[in-house]
Amino acid sequence: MRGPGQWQHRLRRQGARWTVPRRAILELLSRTSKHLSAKEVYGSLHRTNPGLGLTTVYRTLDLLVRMGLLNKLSFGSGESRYEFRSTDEETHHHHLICMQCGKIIDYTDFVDEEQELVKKIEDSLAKKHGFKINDHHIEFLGLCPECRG
Amino acid sequence: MRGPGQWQHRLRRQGARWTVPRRAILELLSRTSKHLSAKEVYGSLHRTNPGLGLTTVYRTLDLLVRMGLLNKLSFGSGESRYEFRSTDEETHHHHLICMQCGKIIDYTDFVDEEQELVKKIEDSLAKKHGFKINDHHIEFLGLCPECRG
DNA sequence: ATGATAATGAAAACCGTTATCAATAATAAT
DNA sequence: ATTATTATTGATAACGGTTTTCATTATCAT
Repeated sequence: MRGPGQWQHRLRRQGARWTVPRRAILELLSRTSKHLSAKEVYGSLHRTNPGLGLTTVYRTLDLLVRMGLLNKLSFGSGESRYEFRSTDEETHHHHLICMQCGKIIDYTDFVDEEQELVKKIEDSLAKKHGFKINDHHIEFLGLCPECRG
Repeated sequence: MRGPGQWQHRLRRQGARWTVPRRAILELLSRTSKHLSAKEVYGSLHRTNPGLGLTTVYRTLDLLVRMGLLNKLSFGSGESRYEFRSTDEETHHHHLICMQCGKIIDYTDFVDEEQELVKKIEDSLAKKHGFKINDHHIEFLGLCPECRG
């Protein structure tokens, strides 16, 4: 059910216009399971949208994150990466990252136990430090089969 | 027992020299519980070490991370931050971060249960994806009391 | 002490990202 | 439909954190 119609409504509801670059970027990211950088998004869309500028890609990615349609990921490599943000709970996942080549794998192992523990920690931290906690990230770092040599 | 002597040995063992900037940076970071950026390290040491250059700070931080004496942290704010890496298990912790002002709080809540779950996930991921897993990060994101308003 | 060479500091280069601004396109009003 | 309003766009320049370059200096083995 997710698709252009839904996205358009979401944008309009928040006072943003439904434009060609926004649609193109959403369609690209919703179709791939990869975690793309701004440059990669720009590169991927350059064929089909020759006029598109890199500045617009940055602005659009930023907007779509604020609108809740994308997640922005920053592993320590300098550049930010973006992934489509699905609405259903089913897709809750975290990341396994190769420290050498930067490969990213989405995983969902033990999500139920994770949610349970996360809930406990969140409550504890919220009470102890007065935070309103909105999200959490978990990442495992290691060497992928190719990079272990 | 941790201290200059230990650090010096560690560096020498890996073929690095024991220099004034390296000692100064290690002492600074081992004495603070803060997570400092390169610029902040530079700023903190400028009084006592007027000759120290920012380039050296960057290089030294990088070296000490490779030597296993510091942890490099990258939350999404563009700059990297560094924390002293203690040897004992006691200090295993993760981070609670304010999305608005960037405040960082080290927490150790439910570490035992976390370690247990982490172990299970690591084994599962290692087997499934052929990774050699070395580390993991967990972070909770939210708004601190000041920023919730 | 001395020589070999790793480490340093200043400046310039680099790279991802953001600000500027005139031109354009999307929406609201007519 | 047409026009007016205003958000969005794209090119360029600017920005901030980090890295590279290279001549000088400091550390360490001899």
